[in-house]
Amino acid sequence: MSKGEATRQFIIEKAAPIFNKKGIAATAMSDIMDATKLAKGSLYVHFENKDVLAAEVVDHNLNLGRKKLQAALNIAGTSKEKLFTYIDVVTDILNPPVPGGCPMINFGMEADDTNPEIKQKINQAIESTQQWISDIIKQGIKAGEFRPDWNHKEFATIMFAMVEGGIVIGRVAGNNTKIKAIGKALKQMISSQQLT
Amino acid sequence: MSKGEATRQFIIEKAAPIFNKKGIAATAMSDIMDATKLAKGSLYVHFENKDVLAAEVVDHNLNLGRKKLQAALNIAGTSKEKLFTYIDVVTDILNPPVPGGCPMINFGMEADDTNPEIKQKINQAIESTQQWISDIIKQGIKAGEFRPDWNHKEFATIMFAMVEGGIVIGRVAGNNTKIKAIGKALKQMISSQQLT
DNA sequence: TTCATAAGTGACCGAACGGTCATATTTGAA
DNA sequence: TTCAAATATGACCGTTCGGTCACTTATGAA
Repeated sequence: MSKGEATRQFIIEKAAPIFNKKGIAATAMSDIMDATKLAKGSLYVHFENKDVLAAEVVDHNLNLGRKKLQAALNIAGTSKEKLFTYIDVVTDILNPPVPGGCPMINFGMEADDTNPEIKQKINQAIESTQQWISDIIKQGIKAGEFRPDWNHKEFATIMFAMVEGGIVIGRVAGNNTKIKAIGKALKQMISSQQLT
Repeated sequence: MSKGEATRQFIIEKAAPIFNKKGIAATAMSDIMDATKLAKGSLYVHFENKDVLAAEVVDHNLNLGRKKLQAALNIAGTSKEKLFTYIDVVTDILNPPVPGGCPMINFGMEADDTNPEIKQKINQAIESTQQWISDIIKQGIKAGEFRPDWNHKEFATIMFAMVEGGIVIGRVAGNNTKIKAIGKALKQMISSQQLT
């Protein structure tokens, strides 16, 4: 990795929690200057403008979420264990993948009326997450782990909505009480689809 | 209502969809000037600064949501009908109470890391909504409409999380496909708690 | 009708915004 | 070691930001 590539990556990493917490519009390039200790001109050597940096940060934050999940999934064996791991990881809002919490909600809610490019990025992430859940269940059904008549596509949507809604509740409340209850309920729903 | 009070209310109403769509930080007083056709000085006659206006707008938008629900609830009789009405109203994301969608998610996700006053306002709205759902179910249990052992507090949290999570999905996708499925699933969960 | 008060105006303020560029420094292939 | 290209700097630019204020106009109680 060249010096330039390293600096570029360094800027993204330092900018990531700032954009995630303050939002894109409310984050100033001066915030990134402070965080990186770089001069303004240097930032513009690596990013042609703020929107390009923001887009890269969104991708980076989404990747941090994916990586955190992937790391936890290494231990999981069965489909049930994978789903439980997903629940444990995403409901652990006191240890988010990026400071500021789930980037899908943060950037999605900022972008839905103001930023079509970011909105589309987040939409893809949301859809692929649901697809991933659905696929895990499908594998579990094929493996004889779950009831074959389980509507896995619908449940994937419900599960995703429940945890994301729970994140909203938890972040605004400043605690994880409610989302832990949501996680527990979700696990019961999953267990009820288990074959003996 | 004096002229001043009328103007103050007028400003809040014109500002409401702007703050809801763009967010507080990204909304400029010049946006409000454009929307109201008032001079800047006039805005500051009625609001000492932008934060005061924003706080009033948040209250106003939360009230619009409550009013929309209340209006729809007039037809509802049983507890089940009330819950179904709630579901129909909040999942109708193509006709939100304020342009920009649910103010609880919009302002909640902006404020959680940046604006403690707004965060607290939203937290109260979220908690009272869950309390309202819980109370409706409790009434239904007392009336012999629902199973007495239904965990109504837990279900209120789950129901709220599901619809809010569904709103995130729907707004970012730009359609109501998924949230309609969520509403349908919620209605089935409710119906399954009905006594014959 | 009077007139003190309330409401509305828009030029103006300093600060912060995103972005540029001439210049200086560093890098690493040849 | 050389030196062109890559990287870093910070003063500077025009614009927009939230907010102020001297002033004009409108209101409505007496």
